Amino acid sequence: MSPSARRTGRPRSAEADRAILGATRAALVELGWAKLTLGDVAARAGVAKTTLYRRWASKCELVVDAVAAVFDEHLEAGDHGSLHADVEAAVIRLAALLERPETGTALMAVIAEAMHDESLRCRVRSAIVDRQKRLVTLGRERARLRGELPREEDPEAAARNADLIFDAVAGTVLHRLMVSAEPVDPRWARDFTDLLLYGMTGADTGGAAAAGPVPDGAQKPAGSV
Amino acid sequence: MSPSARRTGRPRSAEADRAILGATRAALVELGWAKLTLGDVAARAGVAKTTLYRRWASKCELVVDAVAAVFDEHLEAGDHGSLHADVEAAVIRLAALLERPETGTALMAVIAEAMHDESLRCRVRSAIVDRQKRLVTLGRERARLRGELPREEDPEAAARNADLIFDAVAGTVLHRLMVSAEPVDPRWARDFTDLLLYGMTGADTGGAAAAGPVPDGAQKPAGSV
DNA sequence: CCCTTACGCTACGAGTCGTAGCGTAACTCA
DNA sequence: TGAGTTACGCTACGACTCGTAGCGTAAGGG
Repeated sequence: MSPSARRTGRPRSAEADRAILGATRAALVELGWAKLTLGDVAARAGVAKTTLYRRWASKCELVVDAVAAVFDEHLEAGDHGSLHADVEAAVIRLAALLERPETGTALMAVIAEAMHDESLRCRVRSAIVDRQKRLVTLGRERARLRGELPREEDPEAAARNADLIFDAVAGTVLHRLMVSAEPVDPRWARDFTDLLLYGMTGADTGGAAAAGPVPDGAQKPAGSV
Repeated sequence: MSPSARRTGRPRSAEADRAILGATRAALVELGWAKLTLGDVAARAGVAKTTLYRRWASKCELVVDAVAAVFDEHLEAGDHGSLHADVEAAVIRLAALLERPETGTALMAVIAEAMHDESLRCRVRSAIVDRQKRLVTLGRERARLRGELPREEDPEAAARNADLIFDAVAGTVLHRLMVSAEPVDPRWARDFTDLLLYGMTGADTGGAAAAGPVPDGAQKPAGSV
């Protein structure tokens, strides 16, 4: 499996990879998950169906990689100066990502499938979930430096908290878009951010809560990973 | 379409309906969504495949009805004495429902499919989503009577808020179970409830936050901290 | 130049889909 | 009781997708 193990022989065409993943996205947009067939993807990509099967064992794995590529292109955690602004921006960006016809729908279907397939679950985790969790941890560290969040004593509790926040943000946005089938407009993003920061009891106080408790933050210049 | 329009002729067998929905659940448990075929369901139910197609146009609609039946059996909003206890109980009950092998996975797949099918989306909405939203509204009304939540002046804003809470609760639990693929244990349920009620800024302080802006929260022992 | 691996192409059995046709069963109304 | 209507079980069918095998060819390395 190491790269050195494949020194000899004809190398795999990197261009074919790009063509296949691109064709997968296009097919997802046009046909959706259910009607997407590997034969169709192969035809769009201009490669033989057998080539596709040599690289991906199943439709699920192919789609995971295609979706993960989209996530990689559009996910980042910029510093917006305050925890509130960071969360709000993350909500809006995640929503924009999931509103694309090739991502949200396919992701749901793949995750549903992954419940019956351990290896697929690992692939989803490493390709998509873990990378997003890193962004949550990053944002929380920034907020801690700004003094918006208390220090975390117990590292295990900190990890639990980060996971919880991640599930809350990603899950709520996903549910809003997929299940409730309603858009994430700026007002909703603000309301949800308020809920997340100040809770049900505090969020009802309206816009007053948005006047955040941070006088001057933004020490960190958006360090990319 | 009115029930009186079907006065004449042989009536549809209600027992067949029950057998089919039951067989669908069983097939979902054994095979999962992807490998579930209508032919298999018909065989399990002891009915002809054609009978199945006469009642449900597609696999999706059948599964929606089967899942909705499970939800109807297990969803209720009992009064637990406080907003905190109500939310926590709802989280745990919803999690128990989604952890069943025949519900969560299938629901995800159907919702993914519904993005491309307007009529299916309506069916999901009326059969599952709207009924759950009613429970949220109910719980919030009770909390308002207890004085745990302020009065809602604007009814439109109140509806927005209820929708937001619903997306937050259902979405986060769904994401925890399906995407993160980790269990909803009592501790997580309590942590999440704290987050929902008091926000990120308050929840992080640990148990101290519970003695916050609410008469007295955190009745539930369950704490291993 | 030989070896190794990837690619394109064709063809195939297996399985599912959704429908049509037929005879029969159940229920209503005159 | 008999006619009309609708549902059911059964069989069979064409169309489609799946995933694989076999073959000859292309592209790199020792």
